[in-house]
Amino acid sequence: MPELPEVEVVRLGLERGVVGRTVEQVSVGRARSVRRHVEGAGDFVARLQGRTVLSAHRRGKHLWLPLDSGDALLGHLGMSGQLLVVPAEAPDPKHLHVRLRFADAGRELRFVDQRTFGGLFVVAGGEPVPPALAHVARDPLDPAFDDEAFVAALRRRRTGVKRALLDQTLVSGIGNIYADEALWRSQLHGNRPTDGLSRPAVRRLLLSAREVLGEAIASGGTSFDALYVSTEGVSGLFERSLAAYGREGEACLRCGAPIRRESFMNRSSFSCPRCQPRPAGSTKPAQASRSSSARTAGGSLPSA
DNA sequence: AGTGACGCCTGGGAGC
DNA sequence: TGCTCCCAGGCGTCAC
Repeated sequence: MPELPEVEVVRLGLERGVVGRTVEQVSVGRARSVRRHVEGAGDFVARLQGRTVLSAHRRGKHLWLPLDSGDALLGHLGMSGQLLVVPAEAPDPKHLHVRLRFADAGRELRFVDQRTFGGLFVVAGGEPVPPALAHVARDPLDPAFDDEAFVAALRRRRTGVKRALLDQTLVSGIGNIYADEALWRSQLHGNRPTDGLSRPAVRRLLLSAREVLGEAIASGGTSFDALYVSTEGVSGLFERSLAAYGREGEACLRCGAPIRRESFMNRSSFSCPRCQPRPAGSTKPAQASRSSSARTAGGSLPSA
């Protein structure tokens, strides 16, 4: 699943692959992939054709490419979206939904998305941030991220710390995988109430999140299957560095206790029962309904 | 305003 | 073998 590190790897690929080039032809094979472009697919195409890509930006899990028209091509990969920069003669994959060809007749940009939770749309204004992304908080790797404001805002919340980490209006870029990894590193259970955390504890959590995100970017992101790849189609290697996510029953890398899996918001949470004790008063959540790996198809982690 | 539940999607594995 | 069910999960929307 693309979270901040995977999206950043894609952004770097777009910077290399499409910035400075002029769009010549756009085709939309599946209207759902541009559904957030409210004026429709025809307008989406019209606002891209003939435009030059100025730069490639990211906030959290959102990407945008400012254009010389003042608009920006905005994209979100959702759960399975891919932006590929490939030779035009490469065969079309099954879930190819949008194609951009450029005036230089070089590699084309393709939006491929199996589950179609992601999408592309054109919005007005790309600098410094499109208004359409105003609701998305800065991410922990943004130089302008305000640590103390985050610490205060998180402690004002009255919810569990994992929910808060996943709230893109509080801090962006963190999804289920990196939330579990950051919580493991800072030895916090995701059910810990945010208003009961000390300032130092929240600062440690933020530091852990920053560390794990940075390390994942350096590894090219986390790929469990073919659903996340770079613009060149390459898988990331961070999966082998995960300490909690997907490691149910395996030994905690810190204390050796078997990692547990719990059901959380209709998905899975992984944590160490010894290093990350459930908060007092927190009722034991229902166990995840299946004891097998939470991995989707094609998972390749050793199971023991 | 803050919080949480729900629906949208598809492919593949488990189980029958 | 073939069918059905379940599951992964980001985020927009809506209800409370």
